[in-house]
Amino acid sequence: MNTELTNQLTELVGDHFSDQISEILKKYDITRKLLPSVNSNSKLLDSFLSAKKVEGKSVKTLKYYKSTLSKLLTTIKKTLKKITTDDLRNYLSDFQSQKNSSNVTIDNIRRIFSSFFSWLEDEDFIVKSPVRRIHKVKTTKVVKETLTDEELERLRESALSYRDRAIVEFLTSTGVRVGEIVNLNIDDIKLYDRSAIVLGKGSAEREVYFDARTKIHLQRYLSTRSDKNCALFVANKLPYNRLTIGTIESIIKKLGKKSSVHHVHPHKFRRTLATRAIDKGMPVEQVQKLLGHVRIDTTMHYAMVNQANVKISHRKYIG
DNA sequence: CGGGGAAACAATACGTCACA
DNA sequence: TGTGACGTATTGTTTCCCCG
Repeated sequence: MNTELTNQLTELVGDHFSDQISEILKKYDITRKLLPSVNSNSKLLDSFLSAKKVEGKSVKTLKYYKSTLSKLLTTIKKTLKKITTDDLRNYLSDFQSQKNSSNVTIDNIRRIFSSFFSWLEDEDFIVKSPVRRIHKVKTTKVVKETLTDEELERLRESALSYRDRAIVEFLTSTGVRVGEIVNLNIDDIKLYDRSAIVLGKGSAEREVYFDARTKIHLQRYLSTRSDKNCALFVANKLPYNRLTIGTIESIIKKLGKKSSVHHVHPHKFRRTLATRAIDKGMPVEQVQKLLGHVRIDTTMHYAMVNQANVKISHRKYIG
């Protein structure tokens, strides 16, 4: 501690005073850590983060902000006041080319910068936010893949245990999110009318439906259960805990590997269900209800996947 | 609409523990 | 002592939602 201080002071006044400096310092009991100077970058970052914390942002968001902004500040070795629009532009483009990031990622970072610098501006630490002139990064819409009939069948067959098979069937016919499937309890399933109540995002409940095949596999799985856990899907080892998102993901991934279906993940079942429903002519409003989307245009993304049904509709209604 | 926030999803790595 | 099956942690990416 003392030596670091000595070094810094020596650097300031020149070598020949170093002995004197350390002599003086020895007379004091310096135990405190180095304090950040007022208005230093890290201090401003900290007060930004605590301001956001007071506003009630989630810890995850704050963590994301912190890591993103710290990375910026360590890369651009400048005082915040001196950071220009060009600095940020270069940073973003370097970031993208180095990490081969998508435009969505880059825009996320830009938004975090924007939030930070606007706050600095509002608090009068800087005159004008340099992010103001950087506009939203255009993001290209990529067509998402869905599972084909053959792939689904292969996945089904590769699920050897009753549990895994039931999971595959349930995902296929309900299209629920992973986060929803892990929260399901046995009580939420109504086998007699093949429906289930799931708790979606924003703690909104909705009803989903499954086919007869799924019902049979669920029954088969449940009949083999010997534990008292109320969760629908549990680990098949003691102490039979409720499965987590990560576990379901790895189960699906493993099945995909076994049946050589590439890039399978739980969400893909959801997309597949939605795309098919729309392809088969199910009204988008109903698909929206089924998936639990609040806004219809979220559902519409799926409708765009298959150009073929645009053609069919055209023939049907116009041609 | 677009901006901003939250949360889900993905990738990866690592830890634990039973069991052969 | 290696291995399979879960669990957990972390970081990065993508999706979803709300609101003005």
